[in-house]
Amino acid sequence: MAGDTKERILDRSGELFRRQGYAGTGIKQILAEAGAPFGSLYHHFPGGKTELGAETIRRSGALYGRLLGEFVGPEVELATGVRAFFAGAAETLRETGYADACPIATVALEVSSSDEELRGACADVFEAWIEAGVARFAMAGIGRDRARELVIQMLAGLEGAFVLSRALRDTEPVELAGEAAAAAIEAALREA
Amino acid sequence: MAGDTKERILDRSGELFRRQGYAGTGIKQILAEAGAPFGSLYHHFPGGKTELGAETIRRSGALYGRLLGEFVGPEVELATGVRAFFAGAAETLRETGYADACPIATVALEVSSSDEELRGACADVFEAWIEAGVARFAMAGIGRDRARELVIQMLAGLEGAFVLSRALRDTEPVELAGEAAAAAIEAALREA
DNA sequence: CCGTGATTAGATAGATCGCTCTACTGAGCG
DNA sequence: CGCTCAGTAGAGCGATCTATCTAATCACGG
Repeated sequence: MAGDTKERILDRSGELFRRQGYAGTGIKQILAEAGAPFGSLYHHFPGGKTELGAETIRRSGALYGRLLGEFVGPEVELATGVRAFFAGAAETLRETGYADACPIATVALEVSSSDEELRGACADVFEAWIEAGVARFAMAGIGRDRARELVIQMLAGLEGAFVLSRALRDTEPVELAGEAAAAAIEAALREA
Repeated sequence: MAGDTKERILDRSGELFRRQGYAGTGIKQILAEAGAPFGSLYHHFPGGKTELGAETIRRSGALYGRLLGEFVGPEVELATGVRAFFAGAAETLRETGYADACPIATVALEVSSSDEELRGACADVFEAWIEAGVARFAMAGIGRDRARELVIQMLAGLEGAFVLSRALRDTEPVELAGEAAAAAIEAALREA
């Protein structure tokens, strides 16, 4: 029962930020949905909304990175895992009415030119994803330099496909981006 | 001197929305930067902020589509034009302190789950870009079905690379996404 | 010169924003 | 029991938000 309130607040802020963005989500809305009083927020996050935002970004980012890692684990063939991950992302989009895509992209675009602390948090998350991806790709036999290129291209394809799919209400972009990423991986493996 | 104020408002809202997002940009800030009084906005946009947002999206989207068209005109070899466009996007990012990327992506992510009218405006813009791209790719000799896949993959790569590049303060993602798009086009042309 | 509609100008309303403040509750411990 | 303090609870502050309102100003035809 101790850290329960903080957890609930972070759960709600994570979902609301990814759907409506940072500026578009009010503290009161987060607290109302979390069933938490106003005072609790400033007890757990003395830094206010910015601190809540930064912690939400890091937490959601780590969670999503772990999800990606489960799909693309060492026991799965790399391109197969990537295809499965993109297919799963497309399914999640459909199931949630095109609401749940990348947990930090919306905030990342919003704050990249206006809040240096939050931008840094997003950058840390992206760098962690890239680093984990490079390690996995290298394990499959791709040289680290080429692996880094492929991972960044894959993540860019994923993030951009989310933008298109959410706006167009169509999973086609996510599916096509997944196919492009998987095909590029297979080509790199053939060369290696 | 007639439509001057309206133009100035749209110019400022276009720049501010792309940098800070829709919810993160106040009407007062737009008007202050445009040097326009409060009343003028509701004269030119009776629908208020939503109408301004929708018109800004369509206008900025059309403008950016035209820019893309200039780089990838019929007189330029397709993959070369695509490479030039991505290189130009990377240069713009650097010059503007990683502020000016896609004019509508930030808003698109923000409103896709909260404002149906603005989401529709974003969808219209993306569809127009795709349609124009398909026409150009088909002209280069790529079948329409394959062309559509390639265009969506290219746009997804562009949009996602903007997310990464802005957060990471590094143009590498944009450059890599451009190379991936150009390489895919060259491969498709070899097969055609 | 006046009259008219378009546009500019800005005060102000009403709601909501992030945040601070004080008061209360309850678990752990001597 | 009584003390302590982390955490809960919410009233309320000043600022800011979008939007409405009336008045001033402009160009221009008669």
